[in-house]
Amino acid sequence: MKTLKQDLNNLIGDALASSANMSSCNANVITASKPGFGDYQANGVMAIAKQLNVKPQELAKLVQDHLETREQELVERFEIAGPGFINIFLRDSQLIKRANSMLANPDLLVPKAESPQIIVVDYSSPNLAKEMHVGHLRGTIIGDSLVRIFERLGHKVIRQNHVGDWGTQFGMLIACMRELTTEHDALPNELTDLEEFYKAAKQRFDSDPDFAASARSSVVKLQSKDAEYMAIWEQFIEESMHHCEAIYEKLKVTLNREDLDAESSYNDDLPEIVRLLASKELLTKSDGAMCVFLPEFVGKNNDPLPVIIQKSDGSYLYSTTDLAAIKLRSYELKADRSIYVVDVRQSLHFQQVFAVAKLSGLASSAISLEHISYGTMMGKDGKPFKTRSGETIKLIELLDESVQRAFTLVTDKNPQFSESERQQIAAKIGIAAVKYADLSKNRTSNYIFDWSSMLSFEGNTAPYLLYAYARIKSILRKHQEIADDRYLITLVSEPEERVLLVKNLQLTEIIHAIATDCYPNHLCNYLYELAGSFMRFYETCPMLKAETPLKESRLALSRLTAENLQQGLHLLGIETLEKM
RNA sequence: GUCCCCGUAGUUCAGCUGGAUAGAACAAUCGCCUCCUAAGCGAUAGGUCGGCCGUUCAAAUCGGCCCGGGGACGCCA
Repeated sequence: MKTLKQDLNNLIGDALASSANMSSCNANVITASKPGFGDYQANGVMAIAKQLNVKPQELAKLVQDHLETREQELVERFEIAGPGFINIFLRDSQLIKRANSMLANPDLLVPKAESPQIIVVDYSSPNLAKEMHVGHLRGTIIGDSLVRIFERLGHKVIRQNHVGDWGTQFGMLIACMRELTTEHDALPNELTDLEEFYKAAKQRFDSDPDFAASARSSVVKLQSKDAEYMAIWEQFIEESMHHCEAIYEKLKVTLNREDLDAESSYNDDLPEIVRLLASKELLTKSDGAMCVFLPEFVGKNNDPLPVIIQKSDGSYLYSTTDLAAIKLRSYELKADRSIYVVDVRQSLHFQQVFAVAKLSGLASSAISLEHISYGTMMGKDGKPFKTRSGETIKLIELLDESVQRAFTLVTDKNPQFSESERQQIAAKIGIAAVKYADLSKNRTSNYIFDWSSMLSFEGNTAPYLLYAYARIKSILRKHQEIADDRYLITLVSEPEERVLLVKNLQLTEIIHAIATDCYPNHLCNYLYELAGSFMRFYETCPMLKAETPLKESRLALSRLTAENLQQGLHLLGIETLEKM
């Protein structure tokens, strides 16, 4: 089943093409900008009239005549307005028919894509040397929402958690670990706070020359795969992964061990990458380092800007690892798209790596490499985010705080619920609020970190959507005898009822758009409008007191809305609640 | 110096393949619980869409210049 927008674009596009004597036309159908303008509007007539140098209203009239002779059930009437808009009023019976088919088969809320693809999504990718902080939230949840959306559309998704588990900083940490583990076999207590552990190691590295030497030699030992050092490194990585997994569990992020794509796993492939680039005569030695120079990239003073593939000391950098990963994703995973959900500050890096990959053939000709960037988290002063003492806030602290505040609120609103029930509700609401606060913003803009807006439970927030859902479920419980799926939508009497009906048919339009340009905030916006439409319907269209056919129809519409909210929220990675 | 992003209501943000009178939320003021969960609904107020010029029937949206903020730019990731 096509979306309303697709059907209308086809219908009006054909009529426009016939009227204009062209082979095909873009009718440019969008949802109507105001209720008075119908359900949808076609804006394409004016552009075509311009090309043909005819009066737009006259062309619109031709199109309208054409449409009116055409056999179709979807549209009640077309109206020409303004400089040449065609306003489209849909037929209630057709809206009801579509909604009922969705009620019968909820999968139709979002039909599968026509041609399934293999899509690699690289996201979250924390540095295992440290603990995850609030800055890791965006990439993790935006990536997770995209992954859910691609899968919902029937694509094969390969998650890749490209964790940072290799490099010089691990030498420092292992030197610290070694000192501690020689004394007792068990994992040192100091590791329970990774952040403190890192800071202590860094501090010693900077102040104690003997320790710094030991750290450097640890790096060498690691690179030569010394058994003792590798064992300690693995122990550290394991411990750090537990920290991440605890957060993924709280966030209900769908990443697990199988999705790991650790940097270290490419170590053995890197010499081969260098050889391959050399064989294509792309490498130049510059100040002792092996570099690829591309003419389109220039740096300071208009100097040519290198992509450094191998450092002067022979070791590799993240560009090299990323190239190795592109090779894997191209030729072994055979991906159609490889998506990197990564901070915008790495955009130059990705431009360079993608360019080198394409030029060298490390990327297949079939793969689409896409940096899905997101903005930086800022403090209230508009500067990159830090606490007053200059530190970052741990992600786990934000999540725990949110759940705690939610618990206080639930207890306040519904003291009659049992304590364990209130805790379960608070856990879901607290996490949902934090995720939604972030997902609902356009990913490309920088955003201000602010406890109160992150932890808000009113207005355009996750609790609003969850509340709408819980209200519907409560109604359905109260009207159980007629709320089962035998009953369908049969009539629309009030405007609020019709708005809600049309809204319910549009989830698929949003999801398809997001699959292309990866802006999950559009789904948040849609769901907020859907929930708002329901709230207004709820105020004006009582079900308890309604006569039987209307009552059944309204309950069915409510049931569809609940299904829609649940599916939509699930695609954002937010779980619904039966009551709150 | 070069390149990238951003500047919309008091605040936080939508809207940007050009489309009709620029939308929410929060904060403010005022209404609505004898009625399916008031985490809600309604109303009022709040704007030279940073500035100027241009393209167009039509510009918050496209182009140019300027101002202001952020970021990236050789051996960290």
